[in-house]
Amino acid sequence: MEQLIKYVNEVSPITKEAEDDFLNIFRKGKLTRNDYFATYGEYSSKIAFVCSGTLRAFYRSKKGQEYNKTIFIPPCFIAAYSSLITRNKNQIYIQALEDCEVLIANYTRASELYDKHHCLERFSRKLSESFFVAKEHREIDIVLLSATERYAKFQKDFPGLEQRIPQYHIASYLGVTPTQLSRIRKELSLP
Amino acid sequence: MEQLIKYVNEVSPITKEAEDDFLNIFRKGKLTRNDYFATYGEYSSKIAFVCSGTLRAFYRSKKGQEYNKTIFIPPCFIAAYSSLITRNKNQIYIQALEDCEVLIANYTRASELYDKHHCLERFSRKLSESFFVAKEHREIDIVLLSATERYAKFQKDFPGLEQRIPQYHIASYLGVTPTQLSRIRKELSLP
DNA sequence: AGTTTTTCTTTACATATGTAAATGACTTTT
DNA sequence: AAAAGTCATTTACATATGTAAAGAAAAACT
Repeated sequence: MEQLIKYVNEVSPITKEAEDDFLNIFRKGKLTRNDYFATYGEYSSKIAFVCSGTLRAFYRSKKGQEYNKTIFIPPCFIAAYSSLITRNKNQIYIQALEDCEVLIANYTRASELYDKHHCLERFSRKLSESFFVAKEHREIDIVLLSATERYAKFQKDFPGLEQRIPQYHIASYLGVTPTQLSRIRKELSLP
Repeated sequence: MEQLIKYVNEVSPITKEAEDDFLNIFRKGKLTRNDYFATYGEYSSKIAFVCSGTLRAFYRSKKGQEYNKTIFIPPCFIAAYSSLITRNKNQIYIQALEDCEVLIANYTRASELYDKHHCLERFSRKLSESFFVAKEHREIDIVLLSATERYAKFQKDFPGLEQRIPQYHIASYLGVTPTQLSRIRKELSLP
């Protein structure tokens, strides 16, 4: 719980009263590797704070092909955010890549606290803004960098993770096939 | 100005007092076709509400290649948002594709109003969330749709615009070369 | 109207990446 | 230890898309 409070206050400071109310809606939970936190087609209602472990968010095409759009490492929040905001059915999957310790809360209960504590609304705004910035960075990377450069950036952004998850998940995150990632790796190891 | 107030209230209702303070920081402005609202390397400080006209936001690679990441049509806000949020140098360009009527405000002055009017902070949160959702949709489209499908979606999302801006801007928005867009158009016109 | 500039299309070629299938290396399970 | 399963690499081939350049068409300008 301290990890959560620390994270929140680093995004945007909140009062002690807000801390108490906010912490109170979270419950400890665990996710085992391959467990889903969110799946396609459901109406999402919860958010979670990741204390340990790794997860991925991905889409699946009609033909069943998966595309890893985000990799989550702690400390961070996870949620089927678009679905929570729009109240539409969820389009994405969120799945644990390793066992995770999380703190889970109901999204509606969290957002109800915004009325009571302006500082929490501000925190939420800043968090949302940071999500936007992260997405924009990722967008720039996908468009402006080659697959090889994205691979290098993945290694930098997620140190050590490469050895803990299958390579096809990394390939999918980079937007290439495992075959292509294998070619890239070969290329890098040669000279 | 009514257009702006209508837009804001549709995102998240604000009080009359907030309306007055908010409107007060905006000034009418014009952009002529090809004018830049934001350019790479500067520290951004302003936001604008677009009343009429069209704009594009784009990146430029080291080799000078451009990639249109967003097309703006009214009513909407434009800003080098990531730069405003992070206070880092701006990475993107925003340029008018057609003459535009805009309402311009200083970002800092706008955000200072959040302290005074909680409803404006909420509006800002919801706006930020909607940007996030839009970005996610775009991301899904880029990854899951073919260039041909994205072209169809462009025509649907921006009716009539195709006839008013050069095709290479559309190609860039779709993530393909003008050559490839030309091939796609030919393909579509054949059967 | 004629000239210049801009834009779109087409061609030929190069290249990156995908697909599918086979192989080999590791793990895990029994 | 053997068997089964998972994963990474490799091969051969197909394909989409990029690059560069030329030509055609359209628009803008004088």
